[in-house]
Amino acid sequence: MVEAGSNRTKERILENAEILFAEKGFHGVSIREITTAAKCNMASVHYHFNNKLNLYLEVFRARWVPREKRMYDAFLASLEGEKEPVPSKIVTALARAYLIGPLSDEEHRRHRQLIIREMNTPTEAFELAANESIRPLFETLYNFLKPSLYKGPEGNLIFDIMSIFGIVLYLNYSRPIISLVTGKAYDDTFKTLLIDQMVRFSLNGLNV
Amino acid sequence: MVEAGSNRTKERILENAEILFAEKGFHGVSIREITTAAKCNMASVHYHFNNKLNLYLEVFRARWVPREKRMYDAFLASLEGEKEPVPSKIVTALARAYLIGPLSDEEHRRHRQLIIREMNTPTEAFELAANESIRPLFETLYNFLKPSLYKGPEGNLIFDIMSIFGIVLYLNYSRPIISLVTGKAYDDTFKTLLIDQMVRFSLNGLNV
DNA sequence: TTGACTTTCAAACGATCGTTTGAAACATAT
DNA sequence: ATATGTTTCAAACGATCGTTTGAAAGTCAA
Repeated sequence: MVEAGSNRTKERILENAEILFAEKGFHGVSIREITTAAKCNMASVHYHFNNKLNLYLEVFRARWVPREKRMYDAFLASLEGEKEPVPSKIVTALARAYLIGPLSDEEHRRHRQLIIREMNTPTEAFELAANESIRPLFETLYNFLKPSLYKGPEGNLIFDIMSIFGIVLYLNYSRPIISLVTGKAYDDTFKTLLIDQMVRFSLNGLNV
Repeated sequence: MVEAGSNRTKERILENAEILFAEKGFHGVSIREITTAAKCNMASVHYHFNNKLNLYLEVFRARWVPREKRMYDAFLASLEGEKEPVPSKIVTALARAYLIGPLSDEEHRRHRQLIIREMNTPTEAFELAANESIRPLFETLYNFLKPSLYKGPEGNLIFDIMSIFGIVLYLNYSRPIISLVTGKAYDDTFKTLLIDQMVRFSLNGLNV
């Protein structure tokens, strides 16, 4: 097996496939478009990934899941190994990791667009992302928040977490709407403000 | 102009186009698929709608916007013409109108899938929906909530409303995730529970 | 019933789709 | 240098895409 040149082509295909799939969706992108962007032959896709669908799934396996893990790790890292951090620290860590986090703006956009497509109309890729990333994050959050919030009615916490997920997801992906109603650009100072607001709202929502 | 038979075909095309566009997206559906479902000839699409893109836009003009208005009206109606309803009544009315509301489950799913695609990667259809529906709803909410919440720091309210939007949207469209993490079906009793939770969380978030 | 107009239809158009083929180019071990 | 296996390539495949065409069917006023 010759790794050097091959892997560079394989990586270029993956990179450009992700960019284009995120922007236009599975059916909105052709293999010709991907291989043109990746500066390689069309047949290379089938040599390295068998077919278009498997290339799409591989984008999630080899790119989406690891990137989600980077954000998850950033979230854990900012909790500095505390066993029972207070809710405000948990929510702040979550907001920072997933609204700013270790990703560039461009990475963030791709990441978000890919998973929102899958949440809207799930395919095999959603099961993959759910099992590898979403469920573990949810369970981590649940276990972190449970000690502080066990007093509430049974089952409330799971909804609270879902609501926080909703806010994070929404604030994160609805940039068009945010620009629409606020008339402001989605820049760094705006994101910082957004995180403050999100934390304030969520902590009030958690009623701590 | 002969209206009778023509309009029935035109309506059948619109109906099936909406179903299929919602489920598979613009590029995921072919005109052949739509006209087969609508039991008419392929050329009828071009006779009534000129081309595929305009059919897609017409789905938003003739179907999405009026349906959104039905929910908006249901929201206003449940406020019973009050000039200054309390926030709990506003949020409850909002949740009921947009999580249960006048729409069937199937209508709700289509409605939500169409707009989420547009929010994720906006086209001309998003501008249409934003100008006709989203912005007016946002402004109505803003004007209703302002009298009760004017005390807070300037600008907070707009973020609070966006957060509530986020929760409603998320709880509404993320049924796959909800089923995933709760293991429960998305039935009527579950929706009622969801509304209670959403109202509780949002009101706490608004800090009233 | 005739005539003008609207609507639907089967058939075909060129373009583009995902995929396959077989040979050329490349890398590595002996 | 040669043999062996890997990777890339141009070219073509059949299938399906959105759109167009021109005629048939349908509708209604005069």
